[in-house]
Amino acid sequence: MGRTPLFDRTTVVRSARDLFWVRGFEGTSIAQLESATGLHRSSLYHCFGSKRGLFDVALDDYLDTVIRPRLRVLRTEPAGADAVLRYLSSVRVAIESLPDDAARRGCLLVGCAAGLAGQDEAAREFVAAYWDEFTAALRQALTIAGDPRVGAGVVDQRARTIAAMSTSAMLLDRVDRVEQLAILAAAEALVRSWFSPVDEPGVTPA
Amino acid sequence: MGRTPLFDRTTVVRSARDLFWVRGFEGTSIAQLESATGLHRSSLYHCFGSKRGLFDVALDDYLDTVIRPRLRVLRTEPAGADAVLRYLSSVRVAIESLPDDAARRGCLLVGCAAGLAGQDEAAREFVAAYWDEFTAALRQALTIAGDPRVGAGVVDQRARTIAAMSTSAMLLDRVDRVEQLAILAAAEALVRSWFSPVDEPGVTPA
DNA sequence: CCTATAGTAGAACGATCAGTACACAATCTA
DNA sequence: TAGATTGTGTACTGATCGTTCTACTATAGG
Repeated sequence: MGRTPLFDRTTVVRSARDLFWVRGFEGTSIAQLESATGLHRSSLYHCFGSKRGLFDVALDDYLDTVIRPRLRVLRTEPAGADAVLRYLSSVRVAIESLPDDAARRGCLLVGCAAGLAGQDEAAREFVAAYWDEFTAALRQALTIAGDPRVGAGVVDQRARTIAAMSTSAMLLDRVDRVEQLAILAAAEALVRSWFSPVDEPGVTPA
Repeated sequence: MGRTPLFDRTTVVRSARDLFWVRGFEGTSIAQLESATGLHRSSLYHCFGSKRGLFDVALDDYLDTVIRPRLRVLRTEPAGADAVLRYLSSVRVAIESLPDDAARRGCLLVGCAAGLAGQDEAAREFVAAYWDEFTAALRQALTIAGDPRVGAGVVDQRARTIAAMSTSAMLLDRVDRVEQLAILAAAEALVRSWFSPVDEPGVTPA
């Protein structure tokens, strides 16, 4: 019962998410959200309660539609170099295919960590939970069953290394795309070195 | 000629810098800057022109008094594992010795990259210039003279890897100090593996 | 049709934002 | 000491912030 919404909730959340993505939580105003979503503030508050409420929904959507689909290859592929390399190159290709004048949006979660997380416990927990999810997926992909030289401790370190490189690449998306791509390439080279012990660690096959 | 200032400029800049460090540029208000520095806005505007002008001075101070002293070991030590390891452990020790309730301030430059840099060309250039300085120092320390297997390309990749891990650790300072320290430890292990080829890459000597 | 429910519109809320105008105080040079 | 110069204090600007209130509109169930 009640009046039928004139908008599609998913579309609205996605527009808001894209705005937060570019400008950050604090840098986004209700007025900007109104024009991005096409909804008046009354409707926004009616639906999401507050700016923060909308941000939380946008964060969930970001995780579900932007991040997790990309992480899937880490879990579905047979574990090993290929899974991690396909993950890294999918990110790299996505960046490379952005037009040069594309907004420097980086990663919504990185922005959240560098911004809100400083003062907001809930934001902190959200980012920490994602970090856990990310490194867990990497650990799974990086595990080499049956190789006694590569134990759980080594896998942990490697997963953190790749996660850290990925994250910094996302941060640099806002600063210098060339360096960003170089970091992703370095991560790919590092993964290759782990899985082809003949090569010097860190060396890319020419 | 003219009236003598009642304040010490260095102290004022440093107070402002610490505030920006914790709350970010956009998250810091003039009112907060007034109470942190003890100066009225009239004096702040008289001295620094604008909030942004004060921020720029604070950024310079941050680079000169916080970052560069820490980077010096990369240049003054004889190049090699020791230089990089001493850099990484100095960061780690600094983090470890923070009280648990210390403000989660992370790194002012990371905050600048995740915030201002998205919309502001000058901020972008500032961060990019620092990234260059940082990776150059790492390249110098990571160069192994006389080892033909470790050419310039390999050194580049390794420098970017350590820089990226350092940066992500700084980002995670605002989220999860345990993970932050684990990343730094992983970076140290990685450096050790590069300089003691007997070990499996990434393995810490027990 | 009636009424309860829910979505929409617009105006307004007080608070805060960055920045400024101006009078006053202190210190310099001449 | 006179006057130029520079720092300080107070009050205020218009704009914008997130949020709320009220009136209005449309739909659903009975």
